[in-house]
Amino acid sequence: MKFEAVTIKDIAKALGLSTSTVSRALRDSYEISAETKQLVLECAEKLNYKPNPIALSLKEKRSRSIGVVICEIANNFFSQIINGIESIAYDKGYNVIVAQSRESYEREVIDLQFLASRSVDGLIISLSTETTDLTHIKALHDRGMPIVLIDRINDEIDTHKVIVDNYKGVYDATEHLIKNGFKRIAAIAGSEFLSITNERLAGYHDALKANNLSFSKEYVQHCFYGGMIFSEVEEAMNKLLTLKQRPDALITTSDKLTTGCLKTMKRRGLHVPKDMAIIGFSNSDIMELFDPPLTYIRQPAEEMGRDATELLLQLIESKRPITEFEKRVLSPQLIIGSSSIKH
Amino acid sequence: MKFEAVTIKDIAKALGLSTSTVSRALRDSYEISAETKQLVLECAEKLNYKPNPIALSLKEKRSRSIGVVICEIANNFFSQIINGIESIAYDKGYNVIVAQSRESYEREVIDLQFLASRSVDGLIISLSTETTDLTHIKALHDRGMPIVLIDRINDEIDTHKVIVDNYKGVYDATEHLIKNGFKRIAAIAGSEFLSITNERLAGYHDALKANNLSFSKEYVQHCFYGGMIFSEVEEAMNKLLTLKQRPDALITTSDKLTTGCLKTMKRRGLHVPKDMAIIGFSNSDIMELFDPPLTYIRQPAEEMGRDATELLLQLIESKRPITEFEKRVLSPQLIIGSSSIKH
DNA sequence: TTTATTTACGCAAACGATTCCGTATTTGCA
DNA sequence: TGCAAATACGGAATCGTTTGCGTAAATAAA
Repeated sequence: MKFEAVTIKDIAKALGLSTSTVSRALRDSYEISAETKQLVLECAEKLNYKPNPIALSLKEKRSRSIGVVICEIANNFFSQIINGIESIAYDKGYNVIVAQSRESYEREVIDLQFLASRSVDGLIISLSTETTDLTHIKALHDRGMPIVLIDRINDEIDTHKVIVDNYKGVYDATEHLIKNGFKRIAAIAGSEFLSITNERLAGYHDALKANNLSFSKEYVQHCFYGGMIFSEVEEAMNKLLTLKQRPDALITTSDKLTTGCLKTMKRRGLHVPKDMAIIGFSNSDIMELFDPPLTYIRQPAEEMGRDATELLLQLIESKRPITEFEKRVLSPQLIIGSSSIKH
Repeated sequence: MKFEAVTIKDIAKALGLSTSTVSRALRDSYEISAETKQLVLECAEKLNYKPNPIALSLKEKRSRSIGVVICEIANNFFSQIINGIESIAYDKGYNVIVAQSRESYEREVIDLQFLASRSVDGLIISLSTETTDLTHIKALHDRGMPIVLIDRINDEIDTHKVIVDNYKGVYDATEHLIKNGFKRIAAIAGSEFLSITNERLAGYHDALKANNLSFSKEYVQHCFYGGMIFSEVEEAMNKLLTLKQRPDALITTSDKLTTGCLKTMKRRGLHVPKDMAIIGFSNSDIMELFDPPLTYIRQPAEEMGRDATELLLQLIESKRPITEFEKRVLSPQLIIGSSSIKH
């Protein structure tokens, strides 16, 4: 059911040459006469010859493809990352193979195994929320697989990393709320196992401290699946809303948490920011259409994807093993709406 | 810089067998004795042998990967489609390679060439808005490449297709507006070359007609790049808003057009639905948070992706050439907000 | 006991391309 | 004219795996 591709043999046969001559002619080797080259090139053109990349991969032990493992494709932040990855990969002649872990550790392990066995030349990984054991990634890394970690990283793995300044992002957001007169600021965050969660909460914590506001443990709620499960968000909101000292402002640390919290507010007839101000992470570009327009923290996702890919290709195409690794930290952006301004 | 993988030769050498015996033992051939099989299996396990998929591809002339060409990854509708594609592909042991055309014909041609030369086993394609000449796709199809068209299809290519009932989606939306008392209903649509545009406008047209409303050509604006370029949308809105008989309602036929129009309204201080009611296509799940909550047409994108992948794998794995093709038409959903209800 | 059949394995070709050698012919130089 | 060197090409191995074919040894049938 598959079509027969033209091979180097067909050209050789047509011209009464050997395959080695044809191969060399196509690669413009000095050993081949100008006339023969001309002939071969013309014939290749005529027969519409396309080199078989699989045969090349087998020979060169590289596939010119990179694997991407993220938790979810249908998510603004990650789809923008993939967009960035694809743009660089396209320019450099690499294919992008995407796999999603769906926040499952087990699935992440399988995805990675699958991609590695498919001989991708390198991997860009954003850890699943369930991942605490990293031996599967270490094993690959130790065997020499080029890996770049993006967004959800882990210090146990010594390789290039691309993140945003999560600490600063949330620090600034918290301070923005404080400056606008909010005093009881709560936070709904993702899993405590995630690097980003801790960096973000540290920013929250330090901003409170720097402004002489006390930190209250009950003001911080965790949603293990980061908003993928709506009931988790509702529950977290419930806890905050039923506190004797109800918070007057809220910071949410992911796209899904942000929209989840807003939905909960709306469905309960609560008003933002009157009943509770909100600043959330989001990579949607329609926050200005919200009621009220949202103040949000935006990550340069596309740039992150591009950076990660550039670093990965550096690793892949390096002649000598690389031992010095870079952690690239990009700046998030605080976009001011009215959800964080006192009514 | 790449790690050495264990091959069948290593096993053969370790056990003093030939590679053919090892290969056959691993594939559980009847020609191999039980003891030898046992030995080989154990040795393979011990050495952590993983078959080289590239060598297999070369031999079997199949790569167990499918290519996806869409215009834009960072778009709810398409990322949801990819999500659906990935879920089925994952189950069936296929890799998904994504490429984006960015609405460029030229880029689509290159993407397709690239993927085909990378010997994907099949393709899922959504046409770019610039694509009017289909010879590049026909050429692939004629040479036996399994192809499934999704969303933006074209009748010139005889293969499986997956779409939503665009006609009905817009017909119902238009009728909904009419029933709610709107009489001057405009439409902002994508490129006239796109199948979806014409199907949708036909629904619009017929609904007007069925309800004895006259169709006015100036009430229909086209944005060639479907909202990718914001100025295009603004211009279309401008034309509508400066008509002597300004429309009292608007239908937008894509995600980006919908949000683009809403942004334009908001930035001009116009109120939805007071100044103009709006129903738009969208695959975002946060429309209820809009001001006002949007009435929108949602497409079952994930299901479309899944269906397309199932059909494609059917084509790929079929023994005999398939000549009977299916056009699968899924139902869009009209989700009622308040942007379409008279104030 | 002889012949036929099965069992269990090895050899080598094949997939498509590259590349290390080897070599016949031509060219250059003395 | 004679010999070395350059030129231009072919043969065959290689990448990792599968598979058609051949065959020695063991077993079964005559």
